[in-house]
Amino acid sequence: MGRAPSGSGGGPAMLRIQTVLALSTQEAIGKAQRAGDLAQLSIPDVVIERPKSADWGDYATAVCLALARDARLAPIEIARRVVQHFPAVDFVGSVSVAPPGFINWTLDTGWLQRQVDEVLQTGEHYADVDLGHGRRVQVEYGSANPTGPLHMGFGRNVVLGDGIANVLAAAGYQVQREYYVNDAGTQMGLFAQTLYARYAQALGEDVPVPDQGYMGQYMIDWGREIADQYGRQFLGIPREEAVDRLKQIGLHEKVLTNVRADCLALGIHYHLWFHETTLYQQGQFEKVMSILKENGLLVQREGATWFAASHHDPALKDEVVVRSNGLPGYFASDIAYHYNKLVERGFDWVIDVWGADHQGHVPRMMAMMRGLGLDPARLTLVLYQLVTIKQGGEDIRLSKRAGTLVYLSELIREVGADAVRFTLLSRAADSQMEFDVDLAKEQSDRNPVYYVQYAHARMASLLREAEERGFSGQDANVQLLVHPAEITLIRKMVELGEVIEKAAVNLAPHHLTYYAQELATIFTLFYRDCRVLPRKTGETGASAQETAARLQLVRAAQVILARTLRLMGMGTPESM
RNA sequence: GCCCCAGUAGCUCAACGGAUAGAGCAACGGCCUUCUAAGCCGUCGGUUGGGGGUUCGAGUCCCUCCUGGGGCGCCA
Repeated sequence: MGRAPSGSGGGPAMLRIQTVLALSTQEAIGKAQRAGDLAQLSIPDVVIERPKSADWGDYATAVCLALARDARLAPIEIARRVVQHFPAVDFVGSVSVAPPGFINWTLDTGWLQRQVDEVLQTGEHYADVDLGHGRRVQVEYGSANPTGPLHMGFGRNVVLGDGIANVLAAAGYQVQREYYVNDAGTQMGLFAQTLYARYAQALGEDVPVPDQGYMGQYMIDWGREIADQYGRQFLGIPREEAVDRLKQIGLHEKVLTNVRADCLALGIHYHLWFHETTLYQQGQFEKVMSILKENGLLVQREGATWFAASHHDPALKDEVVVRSNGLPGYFASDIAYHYNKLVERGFDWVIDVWGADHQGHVPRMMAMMRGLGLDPARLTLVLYQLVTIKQGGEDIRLSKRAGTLVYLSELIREVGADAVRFTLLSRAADSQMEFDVDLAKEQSDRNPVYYVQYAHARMASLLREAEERGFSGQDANVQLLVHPAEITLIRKMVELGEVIEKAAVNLAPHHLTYYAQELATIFTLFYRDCRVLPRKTGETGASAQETAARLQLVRAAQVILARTLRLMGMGTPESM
């Protein structure tokens, strides 16, 4: 699976902390060598990590452990010598060495305090990172066969895709969000045939549903609705024409209306709904066929036209592009569509979000890229493992054709949009997830999503009351923020940029959900330990200056938490 | 049979090849005359599916076996 092409990092104003630490460490190693403290040997990549325990510090590197063998020196001794040559860095409060040879850094308290003002001045873009340098990336997600309402499984698709898009946008990419409407082909035909049958049946006609048709109750409902709205008119015209009309009505008035509503409920907004049929109307299909033909990658066999994937890689199987019935298959559309994305529209990078049931397509998609003369690195296929559903203690197999579905809309209605987003986002794409619908409904109150939002509501409530009581926080001196709970909160706030970077580089927005919980927890501890507003009646509590400084801290924390919630596509409630 | 993904606490899941494997939920015991108790504190919980290997160091990489999910269509 692809990763974001890595940039040199660093926001417009400042280099990332980790970059500075890595460069400084290399510098220190070099100085140690020149001073004769360390043997001349090649310096490995300096990887800066966040230590597991906060006791170690804020950042660490294990590079001295890797140096030990060649340097023929105990790693801890190497670390001691390197640290002596470490240059002064404004955000570093202290450097220390720990067995077996780690170098640990702690952020400077004054620098941390200043970040409060920094956040308030910069606003929610404080945490932005610039990996993308404005490169144009298209993220295509959703894209379910438009033959029925979205089911729960596609919830994971849209939530993951939207999360990736959000995170890339925060990481300096110019992001286009797109939904591919698969409105050509066999499945769409079956859908139309089924809808025609249900429509006719609603009007008392005995028209059977086709063998491979869509058996869900929703088709019966839609047939009935169309019968109610349009009457018998489609029974009076040639059947082929009627099926075609119903296809359009079903697609636009039923399926897409439904899908749009679900996306709207989840707060997902696409830039473009791209229709497969336009690939055949606007020449992309013809174009890619001629390119592939020129490149000698099309072969005729058994009455069909095949893409010779085996030409570049003998391990691959050839793939039918145009079927023996003369109709292009889905792969033809995929080729034309990606030609449109990468060549005609010129996206630097294209990301498709697919369920694991499509994993077999990945090799041939990459073969297609080579076949079109495109760099395969410009296409990333993000696969997520399918969601399995448990309901009533039983595992349910989801199938649109069989009609055994838990609809996304139903889930949103019963569990709530924010809980759906958070839950579906909180697992790594590679992880199979079992969604217990009953449990999700029962436990909605205890879902961590509410904990996170509650922290935001609490901030808002606190700031409201501060305003009512006339505390502004103006002229605050952030240097008064010295309580461990305050400093810990700021530390966590500063981390958001790294979380965004990690999520963007790995196309793994699930990191946001964990960060959000940590931030909410740490804020709640601050709230417990640090009184912000003076008590109304009592004589104890915060001093006026403390109140001002803490109000600024709460404001800044709210900026960070709200940003995190928005990156996850969730609401930022002012009260709960 | 071949290919892809996974297997971590009772459950659902985290953990750039680094230090003592972490959360939430569940269970048990405490805490509201106070800026929101959708909260806080404490307890319980693990031979990271089994076995080999690579490495200074493995939940993470390699091999193998087991289990689960998904592929291997002129459907998408």
